[in-house]
Amino acid sequence: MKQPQTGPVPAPAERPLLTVDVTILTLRDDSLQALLVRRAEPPHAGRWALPGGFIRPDDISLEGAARRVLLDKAGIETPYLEQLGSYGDAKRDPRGWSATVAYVALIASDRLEPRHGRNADAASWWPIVGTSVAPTLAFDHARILAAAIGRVRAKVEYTTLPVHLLPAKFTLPDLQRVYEQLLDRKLDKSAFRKRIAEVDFLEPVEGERRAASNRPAQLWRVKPDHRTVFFDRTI
Amino acid sequence: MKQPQTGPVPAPAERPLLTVDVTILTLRDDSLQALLVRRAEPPHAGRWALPGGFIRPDDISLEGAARRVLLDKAGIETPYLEQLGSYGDAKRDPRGWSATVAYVALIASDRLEPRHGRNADAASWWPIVGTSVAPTLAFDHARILAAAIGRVRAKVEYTTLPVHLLPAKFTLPDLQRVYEQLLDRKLDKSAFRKRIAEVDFLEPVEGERRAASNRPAQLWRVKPDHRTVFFDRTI
DNA sequence: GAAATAGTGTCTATCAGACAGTATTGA
DNA sequence: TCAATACTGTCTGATAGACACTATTTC
Repeated sequence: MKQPQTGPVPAPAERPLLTVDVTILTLRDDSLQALLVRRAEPPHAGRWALPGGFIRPDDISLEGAARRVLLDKAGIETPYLEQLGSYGDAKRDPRGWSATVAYVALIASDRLEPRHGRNADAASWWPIVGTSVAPTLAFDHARILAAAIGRVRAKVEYTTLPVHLLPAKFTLPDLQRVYEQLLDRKLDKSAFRKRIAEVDFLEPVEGERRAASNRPAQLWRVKPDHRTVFFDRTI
Repeated sequence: MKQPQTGPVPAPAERPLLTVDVTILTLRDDSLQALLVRRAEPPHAGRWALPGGFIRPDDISLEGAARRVLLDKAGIETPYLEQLGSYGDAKRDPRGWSATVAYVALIASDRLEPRHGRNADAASWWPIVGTSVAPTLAFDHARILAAAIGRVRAKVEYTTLPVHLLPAKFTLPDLQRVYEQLLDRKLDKSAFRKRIAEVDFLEPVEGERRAASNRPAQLWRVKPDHRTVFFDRTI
């Protein structure tokens, strides 16, 4: 990491540690789950933690570092990735002044690779209960995870964000079920469809339907240029 | 900065630079304005920039560092302070891999000290036009400033955030005027008051009124335990 | 009383949700 | 034809905003 020193900077030894940590969420077995990795080395060796790592000189950006972590630890590419916030103070890491930039990633359960990246054995999915997870997490990761879950739940109320938890093609009943799971309440079918229709971000996949012993549902996909859309009102 | 080294960390020379930058906004002369400082040293010497600085070993946290910057550069304490997000990549600072944690602060114009901190001569207020400011800013600060303004404008639509731009005691017409300035549209008085009343975050200051040649308005202040409240609907 | 702004009441068009009805498939 | 679920139309209670009205002060 060349530093031309065209101005005064803190001495290297006085620079804080900088990491990225990613909360990776998916829907499996009808529940929201987070991917955690078991730490192999101190500090907090043996504890479960959010996938993360130090910023390296060859990272191109913070988001690039988050994508690298996502690929290394979970074998996942190009999902929904959003910056959550940064957490830093003098005490959160025994190795010194440390800050982490936290990200939230959402992926569809059909895009989970059979292997979870290089350290497959040390990574596994944990169901979210309330705003936390069964094991005690390393560092301040419980706080970060809670913030990530809060952010996602809040956005479900007024955005199209849950489409990122579904496969590329899905039916409107599928989508409504995801909203209902995340919000933990029933939605009226008619009102739900009015909301989805008015923001106009889906397009039908013609000629394809889903098999069952009843009227099949239309399949839809998000329009090519889609970015998360905000509803006028809460959903 | 002691580092007990209880685990592997990047070599000091490979650690990125870490700063905080604060977008400080107020309402002066009926317009939204941002406090900028002129850089004395390279890189970008002579350019205007957001007040900011490196994380120092004696900072207690990221937010603590932001408050230190606020005090040093603007002589301001305990305003509304919110983390905006982090920006970091290999190229944004010629001195090396650099990341900054950006904050947004709001203050009432009556709380602006006559002196703007230690470097009073080098700091001044600039009116916001659209999502930017007249001078070319240092680093990627124009992008950060635009994000800060976007965040504040968005929150005005559905939160009580604008109270932080008013003195401790204010009238409802005062508050409505702030909303109208920030949203750049007229609001209906009756509907506005219904919204304010239903979230119930203000209390009347009895016996005090404002002098004018007409019916005086009731003075209000935010309730002691107030945190920014979200409206059910957009305002 | 006039002027000016603070504050409140009422009316109505709109609309979100409840609910019932129709559509389409397999068995 | 029945069962099951997809999908749509209609009705109604709630309400946001338009607007008019009353209140309170100085001159």
